[in-house]
Amino acid sequence: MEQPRSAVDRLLVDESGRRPRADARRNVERLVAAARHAVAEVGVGVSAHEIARRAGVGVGTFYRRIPSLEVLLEAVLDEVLDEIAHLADQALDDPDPWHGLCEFAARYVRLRAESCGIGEALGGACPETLAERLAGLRERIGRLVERARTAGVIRADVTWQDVAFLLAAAATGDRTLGIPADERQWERNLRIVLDGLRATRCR
Amino acid sequence: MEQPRSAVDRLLVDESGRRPRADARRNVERLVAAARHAVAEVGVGVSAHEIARRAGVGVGTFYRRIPSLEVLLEAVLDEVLDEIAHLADQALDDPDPWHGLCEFAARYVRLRAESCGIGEALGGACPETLAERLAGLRERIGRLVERARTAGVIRADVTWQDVAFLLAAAATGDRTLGIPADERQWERNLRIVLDGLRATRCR
DNA sequence: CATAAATGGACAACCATTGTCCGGTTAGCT
DNA sequence: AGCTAACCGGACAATGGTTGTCCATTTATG
Repeated sequence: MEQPRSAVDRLLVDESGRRPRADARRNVERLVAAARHAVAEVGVGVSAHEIARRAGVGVGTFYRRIPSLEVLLEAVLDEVLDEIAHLADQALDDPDPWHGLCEFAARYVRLRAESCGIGEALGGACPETLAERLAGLRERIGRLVERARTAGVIRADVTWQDVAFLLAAAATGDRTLGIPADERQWERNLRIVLDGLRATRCR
Repeated sequence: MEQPRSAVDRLLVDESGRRPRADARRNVERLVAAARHAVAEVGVGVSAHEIARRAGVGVGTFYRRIPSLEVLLEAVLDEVLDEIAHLADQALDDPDPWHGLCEFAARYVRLRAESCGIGEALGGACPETLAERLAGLRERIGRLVERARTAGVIRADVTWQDVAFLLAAAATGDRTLGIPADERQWERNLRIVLDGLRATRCR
């Protein structure tokens, strides 16, 4: 009588609560994985057919166990948000507030930069389903920033919202003014941003 | 025997080089203005019907003197790029390299932030037509940064590409993680970024 | 006031999308 | 092994939003 843990798991039981056949489950897993990669690369505008193609199944299979494209995409984003929240938790466990913040920033920005479609999704208007996950993540970022401020390692005039926007910003843009970004541009951006955030060491 | 100055002006003469009737010219001007606002608000994905609607004319009028939607959008972007290049020129005229850079940064980021669709367009793959304008703008930014570095007012390890990306970044994101950005978030972002770019004053 | 030019919006043509259906295949139980 | 319910793939219908055309009506201008 175990409850499904995640939005993705929820796709693996049918309406009567029975477990589907093995091949069906396998295909759902493939579809979820394909959706995640597709969202990362193409963005949330990806089509159901494209996801099915990447998963190596037909659209019929897609719609057999997945209520709609929207549900699948939300499940994927839900999973990603959960992962990011986990990164924040790890950062909060770091005894050094500045180091923790930097670690989180690097992982978060990297995730967003490497799967730009996910960044795009988190930037746009998110569906209601994700409200709770988003709130949890915001709250964690708030704590990370507050902790750093209390320790006096970041500028006092910076809010957690500023940090959220700056990190999202550092991850954006795989090109600008016609020039393609280096694969590690996000690292260079982040270095500058973190330097700007840090409390001036000498006064 | 005057040559048309800009891509927009070029829309005002017909194939035989004659000047169209006054009402026709007025409508083209309205369409261009509407297109600019529409691109700023909606993005480059805006439809011809939407632009016509905003201009207060029918689609027939749209297509009478405008070869295609694409041409109009490119003309608008061409105009915007020209304006930005002009801002850069003003900044280069500033005797103080740091102040010039900051002035340009503020105007550029503001322009991109307030018309986010234009930022989106400049971030995506730009049409070949704009290559020259883009190159000119890049070159100017390069000079701005080089001048600042020579004067020792910005970090030595920062390239003009870094600056281009960081400014684009500061302007992005009217929301993230479900929170809508304040109208002036770009100012807060830019402050941090410029602080990060500035050469450390104390050693 | 004559007439060539311009207008606007219904319309056709097109394309990409989501989601359904069904003849053929297969997993998994007995 | 064999049976059957479950599953599979992809052709297909339905939809919606797009660009661009056409023509009966209106309007600018010599």
